[in-house]
Amino acid sequence: MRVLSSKQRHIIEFIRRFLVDRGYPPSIRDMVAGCGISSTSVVDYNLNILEKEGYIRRHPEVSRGIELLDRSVAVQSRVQVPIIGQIAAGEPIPVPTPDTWDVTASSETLEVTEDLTQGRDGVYALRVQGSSMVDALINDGDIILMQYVNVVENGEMAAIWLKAEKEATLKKFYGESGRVRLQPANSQM
Amino acid sequence: MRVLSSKQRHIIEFIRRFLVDRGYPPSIRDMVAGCGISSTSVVDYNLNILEKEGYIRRHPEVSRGIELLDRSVAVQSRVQVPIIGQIAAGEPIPVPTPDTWDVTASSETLEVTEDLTQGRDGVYALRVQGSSMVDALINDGDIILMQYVNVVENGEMAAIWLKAEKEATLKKFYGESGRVRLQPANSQM
DNA sequence: CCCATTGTAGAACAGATGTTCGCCATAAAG
DNA sequence: CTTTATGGCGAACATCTGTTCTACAATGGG
Repeated sequence: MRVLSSKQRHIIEFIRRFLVDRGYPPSIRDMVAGCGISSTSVVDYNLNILEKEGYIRRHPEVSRGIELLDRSVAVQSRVQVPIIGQIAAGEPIPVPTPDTWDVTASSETLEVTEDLTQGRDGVYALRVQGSSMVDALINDGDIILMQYVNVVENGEMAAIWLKAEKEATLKKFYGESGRVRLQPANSQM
Repeated sequence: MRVLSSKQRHIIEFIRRFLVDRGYPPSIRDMVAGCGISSTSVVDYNLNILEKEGYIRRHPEVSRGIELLDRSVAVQSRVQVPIIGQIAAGEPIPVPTPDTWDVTASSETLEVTEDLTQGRDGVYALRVQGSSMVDALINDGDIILMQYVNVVENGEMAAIWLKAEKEATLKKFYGESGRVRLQPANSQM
């Protein structure tokens, strides 16, 4: 990684300032004007270098398609978790499918920092309705994060649908010789 | 200020999400595609309303010249929570003081989105050591968020130092006529 | 001296994008 | 029933804007 030329630093600074005070990125011609450069191709040239060096990300053929990768701050990125429905006593839990799991398609999302999901796939959120969930842990209106899995390992926490009680609760799951033991326990988070 | 139509809320939401994950605002045609609207003029129409209502600012004749004003969706900001120590069976919990609570001074911080702390002061974090905490709820290595308060209200969850057992656990706190009842319960979060 | 490299200029091109305008549908008001 | 307000549609248009191409200059090898 090379040292940036003063022109390149100037451009980065300009983009940052522009972004902060107008809310959208500058066009190449904005940079020409703002940095006292005399040709769009020069800006383009330097932008390519800045991208290669990891300072920005360019989106080709998109007007103002410049993303500032603030490398010092971007360590912790945020993740959008879709809130795909409610979980309530007496009602089936909406089953997450690849469709409803699409972040862009879902109407509501919860934004969390990445260390909560730790890069896992299939993470979604449900809003809790009623206070019939585990003990005092989960209250009405709380939002729980869930991860969709096919197989529940022994000892793992899972949302279980109890046919008899017609309730969904969170329990620890133990498969034991022919039957299943559900030990009351708690949230994944 | 009128109530926004679902279409308008959808647009605002879309802009916010787009902004967060691409770093620049969507074009009108992006919104057409992203919100399932079938004409650019419809988006333009609703954008004008949103601007009049103070949710966004538009910059005429500028590609993607849309600014999201705070009012619309308090852009989820992130908060640094200091991790001031460990909580373990048999050891005293470090008491948070205004000093250790200083974010900049503490060596480690946990970064969370603001909706978790909800603007509260005195929020700090502890790393759990050992698995002697409440039930299966909290495991070794987990990090718990705590809030420093002077008085524990009845029914509130609190970290309690039990002299006899020489352990700290999380319990519900009930002060009853001369004595104290601690009901096993759970996390603040 | 010749050539590759790096940087800069300016202009032309094509595609991206905001704007506008005529037309239609629905519902409430007159 | 007609009028008006609101909301939607689709297409045409004019800019905005990224991309590309040619040309030029300075520099430092080989």
